[in-house]
Amino acid sequence: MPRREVATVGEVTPTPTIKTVAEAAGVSPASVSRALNGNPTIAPEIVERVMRAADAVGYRPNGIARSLRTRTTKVIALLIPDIGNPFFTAVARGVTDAAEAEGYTVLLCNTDEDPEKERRHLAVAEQARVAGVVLSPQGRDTDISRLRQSRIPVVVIDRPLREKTDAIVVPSFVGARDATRHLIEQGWSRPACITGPASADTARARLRGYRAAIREHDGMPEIVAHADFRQDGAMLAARELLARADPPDAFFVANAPMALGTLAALAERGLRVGSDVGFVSFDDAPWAPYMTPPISVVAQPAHPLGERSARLLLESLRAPVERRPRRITLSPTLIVRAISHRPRRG
Amino acid sequence: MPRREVATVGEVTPTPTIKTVAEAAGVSPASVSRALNGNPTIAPEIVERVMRAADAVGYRPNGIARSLRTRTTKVIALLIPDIGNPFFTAVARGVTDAAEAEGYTVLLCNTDEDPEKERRHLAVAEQARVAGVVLSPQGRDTDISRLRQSRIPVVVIDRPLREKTDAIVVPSFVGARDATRHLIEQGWSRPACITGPASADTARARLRGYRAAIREHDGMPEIVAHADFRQDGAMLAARELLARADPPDAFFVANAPMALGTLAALAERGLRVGSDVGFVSFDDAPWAPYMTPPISVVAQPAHPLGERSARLLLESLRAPVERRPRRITLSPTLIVRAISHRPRRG
DNA sequence: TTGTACGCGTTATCAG
DNA sequence: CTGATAACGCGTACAA
Repeated sequence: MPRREVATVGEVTPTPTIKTVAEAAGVSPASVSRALNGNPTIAPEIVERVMRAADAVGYRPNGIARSLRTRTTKVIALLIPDIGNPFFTAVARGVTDAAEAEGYTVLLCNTDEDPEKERRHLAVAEQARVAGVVLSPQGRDTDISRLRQSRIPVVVIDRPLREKTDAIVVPSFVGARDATRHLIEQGWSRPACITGPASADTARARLRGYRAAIREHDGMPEIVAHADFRQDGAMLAARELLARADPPDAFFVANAPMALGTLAALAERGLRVGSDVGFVSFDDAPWAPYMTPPISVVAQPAHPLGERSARLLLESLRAPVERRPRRITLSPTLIVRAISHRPRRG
Repeated sequence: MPRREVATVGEVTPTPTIKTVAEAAGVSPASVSRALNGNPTIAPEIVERVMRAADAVGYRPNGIARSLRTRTTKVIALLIPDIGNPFFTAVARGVTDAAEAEGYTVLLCNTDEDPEKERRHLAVAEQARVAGVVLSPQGRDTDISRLRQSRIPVVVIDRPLREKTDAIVVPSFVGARDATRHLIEQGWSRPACITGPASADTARARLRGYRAAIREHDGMPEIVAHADFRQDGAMLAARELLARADPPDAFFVANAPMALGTLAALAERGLRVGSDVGFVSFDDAPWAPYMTPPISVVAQPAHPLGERSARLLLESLRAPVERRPRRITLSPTLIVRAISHRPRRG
């Protein structure tokens, strides 16, 4: 039985390649490649013919093959603890915006403050030969030597690495100290600090900032709880603090999800924020201004941070030689809203 | 001048390939490949030697080359309107969780309800030869025929497509109707609806649900505004509604960012939610329970939706033949919190 | 200006 | 069980 000449129903049509187009246009694959890539050394008439043919056969360039050949990728990896944290959501949005503006796409990886997950994601990024990595590292000693070896540029954000790298950071210490000072100025006498896991640099820095402010006042107690940077963990921590013999009368909370958890614990006890207790948190979540009363925060420029980190990364891609690491510092802003003011009482 | 035999400082070390490992281990590239991929038809002793050599030379498999050869990728694309919308943040988290559990990574794309951006992202996904796409389409007529041609499976979420595809949806109509009914039951007599752009299916469905509830009551006016599913747009819309001669006395808002915008507009006017006006919104944002008073919402199971969509996608990857499209429906839940209750007055 | 031929790093096939 | 060898689809020196 002779081979059928026509495609049978259900038979797979091979996806068109540059070769398919070449045949359809009656030119060589090389010319197709040139036409498609806007190579100047090619007759406009051929370009036209190739375009038409490509369209006709429904050709799509194979990015994989191109990447293999050119040894480049239009992908950058973004490693953050948790996309659910509004700070990192905004960062991610900034990164994708800047990346897309340059024709790159973003591989999203949640590390969950887990060194093992982080390691795995870094390995994946390396094997995928991503053009670069924007990394919010789990700790100061995250190992990025493999990336270096593979000459994949890295921009570290939010938390610095012990190693010297491109980095964009927001000084947490200052923000935390100012926030705590603000609480004290408002008349609260027992501010507590709910911070993140000690492994996280930002958690430690925010704690140090809190401590610095407390120590400016003789006899003022340090009331500290470490949670996991997440809502539920902070709720438990806040509960525990509130159950103590002499509970805090104000809270400085180290990020937005934990702020919600703390607010939940306060609500359980029937404590009204702003009148019964003072409150400031890190990160200006979208909802912060709309709480009643609006809550005061230390705002980080999250979206710009994401944008700039992506741009810095793409710059370093274009850099012909190894530059020395750039460290950029963006400032946090204390935004005072109604909540942290202590009402005068009789 | 003879070629230097040793590497000069600053000279680039070529990244080790399977061939490098082969030489170091004294075997053929084929054996290295077999050893690395756990191919059973290879002597354990060779495996050992290869592993050692790979480690010694610092070998990392080149995913690009592998993908070219195997014609597969461990990447899925996620196209959503906006990662900043907490609903999609949760979806994204669900998708990444499920994907990573199977060794896949996620390409994140924001479409911003923009058909052109969506088209571009779909093209990128196709060229990247992603294993599959999870898509929250901009409209009912988003063209995914190219994906089909390339045999890239698609799971549509949140909003159905006119075309028959795998889909996971949450019936917006029912949720919206129930929410509006609830407002009316609570005694509000002029509930307004602030919904999204008419291009979005969910926006229209939520509006229809609102209308259905309103029409159950003779003489009750339909008060409708279309915004852009974003905070600022909703604020403007709400302002406009409130400035009317006979303003609404309650709001059904079609998503979480717009809920914040609406709350802002209410705050401007000094209107207290829960006592002066009624309020229900779509999507149970993390902050919803912690507003004072806590606001009622129509909750969508966002994280599970993301998880299941990714799993459905990966299943269809494994399916040997074309299955007929599966349509999964997850139910929304009206969560009644303090805010929507109308206080009795004198 | 165009075409031919090679190689990017893998894996799969096919002999041995 | 192992090793040559041929693709995968593309870009680009090199030759014509």
